[in-house]
Amino acid sequence: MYRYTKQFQKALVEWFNREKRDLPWRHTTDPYKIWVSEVMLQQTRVDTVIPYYENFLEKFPTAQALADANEEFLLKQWEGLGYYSRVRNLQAGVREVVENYGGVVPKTREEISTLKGVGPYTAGAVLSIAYGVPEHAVDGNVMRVLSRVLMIDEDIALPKTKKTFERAVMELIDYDNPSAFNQGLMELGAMVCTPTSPSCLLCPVRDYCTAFHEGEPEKLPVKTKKVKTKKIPYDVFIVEDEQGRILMEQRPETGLLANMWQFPMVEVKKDVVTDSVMAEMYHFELAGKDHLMPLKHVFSHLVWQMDGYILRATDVEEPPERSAWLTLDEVEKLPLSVSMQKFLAQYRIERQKL
DNA sequence: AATTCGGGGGC
DNA sequence: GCCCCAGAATT
Repeated sequence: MYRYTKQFQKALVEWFNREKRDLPWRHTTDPYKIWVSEVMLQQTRVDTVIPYYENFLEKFPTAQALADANEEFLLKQWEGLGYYSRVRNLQAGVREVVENYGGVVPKTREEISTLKGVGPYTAGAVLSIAYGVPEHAVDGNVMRVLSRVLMIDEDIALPKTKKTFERAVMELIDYDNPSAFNQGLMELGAMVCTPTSPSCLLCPVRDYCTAFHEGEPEKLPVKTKKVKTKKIPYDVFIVEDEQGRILMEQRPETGLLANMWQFPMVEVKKDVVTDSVMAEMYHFELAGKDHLMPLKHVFSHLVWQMDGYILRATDVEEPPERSAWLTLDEVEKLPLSVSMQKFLAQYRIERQKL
């Protein structure tokens, strides 16, 4: 049984109020803005999020503005941030709030959890930070901190383990300041109670940390699973027609990089001549070919091994669905994955040389 | 319960 | 290289 609940709360909250970083979303309690920040921060570091957050709220300052946004422009604002379904779900959730809740983000876990893209963590984070509702918000930081403070050695890779930590937070949470308590746990995990070499000597709750006294904090939390990544070879084609337009295609509406645009790419398999496949699939005659640098792109669960080419096309006919011949200026307005931005950058350099 | 979703930074 | 990051949706 944990005997230090009250001391822990006080030490954590006071430390947070004293030492917290000055972050953009800490200047507001607007539930819409907190919501945006929490979605961006899913699996994404604070330093990465900051410029995206500033830009996003500039473009979509209110829930109504986001609800009214068109998807291509919306995706463009998320370009480079990754996990693109987050922003589609965010817009869907915001639209629900505008249409069904009079524009007011719901204040109970039950209701807010029905919104698209709002899972157990985001629900608790928005409720506690925007509204001061005492609800758990368990992320990776919280599991690491509490696994050490309470010496919990369950495998955090298992879904059921998160429930253990959610129960723990509900027993520990400071009802007088749920916002500072939840944020304090996360801030502590980010700044002090780090995955490797935690700074225990600087920790405000060291006196109340079971692992510090009785164990080895750096050995917690226990996490088993590791991901296996498949490698897929692709040829990527920047195809120019005689007017200098470029062939682009939009990815499928579900799955990896859904609805993002790309230079057409063909999986490399035995006995497949990829540039012939291109000419046939996109209806043009092949009139020239140059090599670009190969590029490797690592996703969470797979690796694209890409070879880039510039093709010259003649006798161009109507392209298939979800593809188009576009000028360079038009291409720049499309949402592109990072690997495609890298190819675009290469292409510009090659083009300068000619 | 396991897999699918991006991309970057720290070590 | 590997690990992790203010996770959620889908299967």
